Amino acid sequence: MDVRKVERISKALSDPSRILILQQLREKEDCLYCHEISDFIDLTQPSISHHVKQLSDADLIFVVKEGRNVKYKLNSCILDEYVGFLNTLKG
Amino acid sequence: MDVRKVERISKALSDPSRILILQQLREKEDCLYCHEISDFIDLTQPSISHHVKQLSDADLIFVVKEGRNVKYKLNSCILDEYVGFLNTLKG
DNA sequence: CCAATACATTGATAGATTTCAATGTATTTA
DNA sequence: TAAATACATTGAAATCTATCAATGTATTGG
Repeated sequence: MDVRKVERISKALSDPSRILILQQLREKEDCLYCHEISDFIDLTQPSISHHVKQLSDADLIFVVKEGRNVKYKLNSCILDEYVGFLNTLKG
Repeated sequence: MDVRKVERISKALSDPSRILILQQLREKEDCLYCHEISDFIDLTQPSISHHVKQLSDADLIFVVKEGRNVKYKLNSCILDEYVGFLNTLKG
């Protein structure tokens, strides 16, 4: 995993709303619908959309269209790669 | 590890200069002197000082004064805790 | 003790990020 | 096909971050 990628993932993980989204994603069995996010995050819909985009740009989540809904799924592979990089830092 | 902590560590890891410092810290057997950092990062001394502070504020490195020099050491425990948190996201 | 060295802090500026209101786009339902 | 729903995008304002020049603070050497 190159430095640019690490940078983008780290940035995506550096916001409390986005961390919360990932945590709730686990609670909900790795699958969340967009409108469910507003139940636990007190932000407007565009703000939530923005945060979700940061997460998907970092490949931390998959975005799956389902009719007029959108489903988000955790990409645990990329988390594993990220953790792998962090472990290399320990030498 | 609480969300604030995860946030701060992630933010510290979201800059290429700071990632490079951590990588070089491993190369140099987990111990770097401040003036050595300017050998591989093309920034002024205050900028480097700023980045080092972000890393130490996130507890990613220990700062050890040695006379008029300062030595930086990796805090691998906090990296382990951070990785531990990331693994909980996978459910 | 004075000059030099090593690093930190301050102040300023440019650029990035977060947020919301407004608007756009695709999809479904009536 | 018109209205409603679900989400994305745009534009703008406020805040945060990265950077450098200048300055401050210890510490060491002469």
